[in-house]
Amino acid sequence: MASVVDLARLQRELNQEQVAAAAKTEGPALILAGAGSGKTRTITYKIAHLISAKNVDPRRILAVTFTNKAAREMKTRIQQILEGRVNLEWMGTFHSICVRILRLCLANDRILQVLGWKINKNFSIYDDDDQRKMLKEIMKPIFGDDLDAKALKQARSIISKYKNSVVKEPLPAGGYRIVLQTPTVALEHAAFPDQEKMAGVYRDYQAKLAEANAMDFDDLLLNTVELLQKLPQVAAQFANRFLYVVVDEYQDTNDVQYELLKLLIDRTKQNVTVVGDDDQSIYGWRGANIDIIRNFSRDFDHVTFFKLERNYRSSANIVKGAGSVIAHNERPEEMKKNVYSAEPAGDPIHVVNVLADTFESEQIAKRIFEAGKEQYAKTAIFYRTNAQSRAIEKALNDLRIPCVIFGGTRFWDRKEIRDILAYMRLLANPKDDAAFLRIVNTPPRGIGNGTLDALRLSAEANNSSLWEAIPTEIEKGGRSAKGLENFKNVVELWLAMLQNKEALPIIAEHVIRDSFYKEFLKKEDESTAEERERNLDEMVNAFREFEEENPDKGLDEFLQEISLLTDADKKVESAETRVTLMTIHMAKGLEFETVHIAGCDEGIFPLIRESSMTETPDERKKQAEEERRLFYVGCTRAKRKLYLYHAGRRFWQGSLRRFPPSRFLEEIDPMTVSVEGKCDDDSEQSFTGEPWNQGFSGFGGRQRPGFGNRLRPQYGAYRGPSSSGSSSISRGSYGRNPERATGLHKTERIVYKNPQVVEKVEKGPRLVYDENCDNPLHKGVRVQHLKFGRGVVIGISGAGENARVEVRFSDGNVRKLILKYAGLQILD
DNA sequence: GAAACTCAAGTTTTT
DNA sequence: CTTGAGTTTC
Repeated sequence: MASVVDLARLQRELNQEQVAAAAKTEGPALILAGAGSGKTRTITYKIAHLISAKNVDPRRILAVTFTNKAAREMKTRIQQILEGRVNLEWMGTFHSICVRILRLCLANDRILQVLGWKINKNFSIYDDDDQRKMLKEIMKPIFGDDLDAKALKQARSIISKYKNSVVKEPLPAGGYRIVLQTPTVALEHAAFPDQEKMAGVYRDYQAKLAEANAMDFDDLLLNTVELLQKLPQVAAQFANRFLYVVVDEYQDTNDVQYELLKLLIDRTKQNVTVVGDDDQSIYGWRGANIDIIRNFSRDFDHVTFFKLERNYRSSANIVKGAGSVIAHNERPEEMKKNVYSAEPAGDPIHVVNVLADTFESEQIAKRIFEAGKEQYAKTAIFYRTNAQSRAIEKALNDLRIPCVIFGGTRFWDRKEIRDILAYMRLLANPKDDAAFLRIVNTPPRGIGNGTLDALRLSAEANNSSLWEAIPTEIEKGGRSAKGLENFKNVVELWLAMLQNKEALPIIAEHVIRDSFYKEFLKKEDESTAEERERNLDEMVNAFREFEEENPDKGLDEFLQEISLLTDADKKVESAETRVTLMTIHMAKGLEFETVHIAGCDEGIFPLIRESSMTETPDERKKQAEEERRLFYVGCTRAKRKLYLYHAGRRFWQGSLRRFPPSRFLEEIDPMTVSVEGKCDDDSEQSFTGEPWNQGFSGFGGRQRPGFGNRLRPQYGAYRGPSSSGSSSISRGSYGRNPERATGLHKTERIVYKNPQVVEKVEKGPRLVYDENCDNPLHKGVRVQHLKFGRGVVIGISGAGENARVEVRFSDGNVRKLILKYAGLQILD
C-alpha cells in the first residue's frame, strides 16, 4: 500500500485529541464528539490505521453506521486515505448488517431446524404500507367500527415500541435478566385489558408475518438478536470473527441494537469503539435510548474516554449560541463537553421575528436572494415538519430561487414501482400476501372483493398463503375462476423463468409486458403514463445494474437490499446552484455555509402534539429535551450564518393560530444574537408599517395575501407529476399564473435514486442487440463498458434476448453481462 | 360481482 | 394530490 497510516501520519493529519482517539486500538473506547469536531475524520483514520498499520483484515472489522450513505462515505474516505481498494464488507447500517446475518444463518438447515422458524432466507421485508394493510386485516374483526386511522396508528406505534425496547424480568435468585418483547412476553406483561388487546394484535401480526415469510423493519433487528441468543455458538462465531467493532452515532442506538452489539462484541477482547454525542440524540421517538451512550463506561471494563471538543465547522458565535441552548438540558457531569471554536466570532445569530408565516417565507427568500446566486448551493433551509416546506418553496419560486426539497416520494415508493416490485416479491416469496393483495387485481383482471374474500377463507382453512389458495378456488368454479386461472398461469410462467435463472431485468420486463401494466398506466392517466413508464424502465435498469454488480446474488437479495434504501441515502451534493430544503432530522451530519431555520415557534419547535397531554411529566421533559437537541443539531449545521425565524401567527393543521416564540430562542446567549422585527402585534397598522416586513411587494407587483384570503393549506399543490430518473421537476398547479409553471425556477424534488444508477446507458454508440441477428461478439474481442471500462470477451452463452457474455475487465474481475443491456462497445 | 365513479380525509420526525 | 371508503352502474 502506498502510504502506511502509522502514528506519524495520524499526528500529521489529526489534532491531538483525534490522534489519541484514533491510535487507541485495543479495549473499549468512547469517543464523545461535539458537533463539527471531526468525528468522521477520526474514525475513518482509526479504521485506516487498524488496516494499514496493524494489518487487520478489513473483513474482520464490524463498522455500524446510521445510514447507508454514511457507510458509503466512510468506505470512500478510508479508501482515499489508504489509496486502494478495501473490502469493508461488514460496514453498514444495523439493518443491512442484520439482513446479512439473517441470510447467512437462514441458509443453514441446521440453524433453521434449531430455531423452528417458518421464515427462510427468501423472506420479504414489509414496509410501512404493507404493515398497515396487514394490521388492518387483523384488527378489523377485533375492533369492528372502532377501527379508524387513529387506532391503526396507535397500534403501529405500540408494536414498534414492543419491538424496539426490552424489559427486565426479575430472577428468582435475585437480579434480573433482559428479555426481548416477543408477543409471549408482551402478553405476560400486559396489565390492563387494553394492553392485552394490543399484545394480542401484536401476536396475530407476528403470526401473519411468519405465515407470509416476511419481516418488518424492526424484525430485522429483533429476529437477529433472537437468533443469536438462541444459538450462542453462532453468536460466538460472529464475535470471534469481528476483531474490532466500531459504532457510529452511538447516541441513537436502541435497546435491541444494544443487545445485538453485546452479542457481536467479543467479551474478552472488548475491542469496541463507540462514537457519538448525547447532545445530538434525536431519535428517541424511534426507540433510541440516550442512556445507552451515557452508561457505556459501566457496560465495559476500563473504558477509555475521549472528548473531541474543538469545533472546526462554525464561527464562534454559532458554537457559543448553540452551546448555551443545549446547556439547558440536564446531563450527567462526565458527559458535559466544552465545545469551542477557534474561529473569529463572525456574524451574530440572527433571530428574525415576523407577524405571520407568509412573511417568514418571504424573509427567508429575500435574504437568500440578496446573498446572491453564488451562495445558493451553500444555503439550507430547515424546518421541523415537512408540511412547512410548501410555503417556503412558494416564496423561493416567487424570487426565482431554485431549490431542492428533500423528503418527497422516494423512487422506490412510487406506485408503479411498488406494483412491479410486488410482482417480483411474489415471485421471490409466493407466501407474501401483502404483495399478492397489491397486484392480484392491478391491472384489473376480474378478481374483485368477493373472490378475495373467498380466497382468504380458503387460505385460512388450509393454513396457506393466498397464492397457494388459488388452485382450490379455481376448482370450485364460479365466476372468477377464469380470471384466477389466467393470473395463476402468467405468474407461473414468470416463476418458471426465475427457476431457469433467467436474468432479473428480463423477468422484470416480462412482468411488465405480460401484466399489461403499461397499457394499464395509459388507461389510468394518459398524461402521466409516459413518465411512469420511464420510471419502470429506470427500475429495469436498476435490476440490470444490480445483476452486473452482484452476479451471484438473486432476486430475493435484490429486493431485500432495496427495501433498506431511504431518502437520507440520496446524494446531497448538488452540482447545480440550488438551495436545500429539508427537515432537521435529515440535516444531521451535513453542513452549510448559511442555515435558515423556519418555525421557531413554541408548539412547532419544540413540537407539541395533542396527544402529549396524556403523557407523564417525565416523558414530556424527555421529549422537550430531545427537541432541544434537535434545535442544537439544526444550529450547528451552520458554518458562517444562522437565521432563526419566528412567526406570531401561522396556519397550522388547518387553522390560523397564534404562537409565542420558541423557548429555545430565549435560551440562546444574548451576546451571540441580534434580533430583528416584531411578532406580537396584531393591529393592522403595524402589519405593513415595518420596513423589514414590507417584503417584496414591489417584486412583480403582486398583492401580498392577507389573512382573510388565505385558504386552507393546499395539500400537494406543488407536487408535480413524477418524472423519471433522479428527480422530478415540480410543475404542479400554480394557480392562475401559468407563466410560473414554465419559469426558470423549477423546484427539484429529489427522490431517492440508487447512486449506482446515475449514468444513463444510452450514451455513446451501443452494441445494438437484435433478436434476429447473430451475436457479433466472439471470444477474444476487446470491448468497452461504460462503468467497468475495457475488457476481453471470454465466453458467450444463450441467444436472443437471453444472450450473455462473459468479460474479463481490466480491474481483474470477470463479469457475466446480459448482452441486451450491457451497452458494450467493440474496440477492435 | 366487479368496475367505475364520487367524496372526504389526511401530514412529526425514519431505519 | 393521494388514498380509502362508499355508491352507482353495467
